[in-house]
Amino acid sequence: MRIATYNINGIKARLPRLKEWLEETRPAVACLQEIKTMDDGFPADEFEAIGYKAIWHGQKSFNGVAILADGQQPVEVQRGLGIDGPKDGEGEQARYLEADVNGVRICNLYLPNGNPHPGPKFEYKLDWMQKLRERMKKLWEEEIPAVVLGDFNVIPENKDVWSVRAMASDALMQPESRDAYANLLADGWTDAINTLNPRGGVWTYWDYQAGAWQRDHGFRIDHLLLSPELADRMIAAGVDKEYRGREKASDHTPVWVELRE
DNA sequence: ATGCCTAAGCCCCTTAGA
Repeated sequence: MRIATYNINGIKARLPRLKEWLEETRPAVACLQEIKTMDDGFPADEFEAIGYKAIWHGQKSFNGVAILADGQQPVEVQRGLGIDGPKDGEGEQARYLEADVNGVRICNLYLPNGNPHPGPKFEYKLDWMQKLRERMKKLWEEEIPAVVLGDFNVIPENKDVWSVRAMASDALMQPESRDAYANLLADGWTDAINTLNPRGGVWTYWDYQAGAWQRDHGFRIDHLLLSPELADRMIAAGVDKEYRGREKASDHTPVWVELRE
């Protein structure tokens, strides 16, 4: 079964591209981030028409996550991690959605970017990562076969970015962000792409600006973390890179892992 | 040091992204 993650940067603007990708690659599960719509604006009918059932957690203008499954209804387990936004009284942002599909726990996340660094948004990112770690420890204790996937907004190591120098001051690769990510792996989770590409050089994001795509100025921030049972079932993992070069593309590409049945 | 692009809201500029 193929499980994929895709930060689509606006579901309304991306709908034709998204449906094309679903029909061409037919993942069993597709986790979306940055749907950028309120719940009632989610085009569930469009996905039903091509055989996908969905659950979603929307928000006005920003953020928003969804889980799509081929031919079956994802069974929702939890939405949110119980953490307020960076501004007082703002409430929780739509960044986390967890569901069961086919005996696999799917934990879809859109981690805060954290820029500018330092500042309250960066602190919010670190707090969020701590909450995530606690959730993942709980899944671990319960021995649930799980994949925690999405846009982590963390460049794990220098081999995961085209230019260390250009990105040095960015929240995506501050030592605190990297340590928090490394802690998740130290807890026993397997980074699917990194495990199969230990030398690095795999990107999942290319900025819209300054010809980043044409120059291959990218980095890796979209990740799939596997619990031990699922890591044992991993057959392959990859990036659907060509979708970044199509018309009206997202600035991210889809990333996926293939698991033995 | 800044803009480079893109999306969405509300309405043609502002906010946010990474």
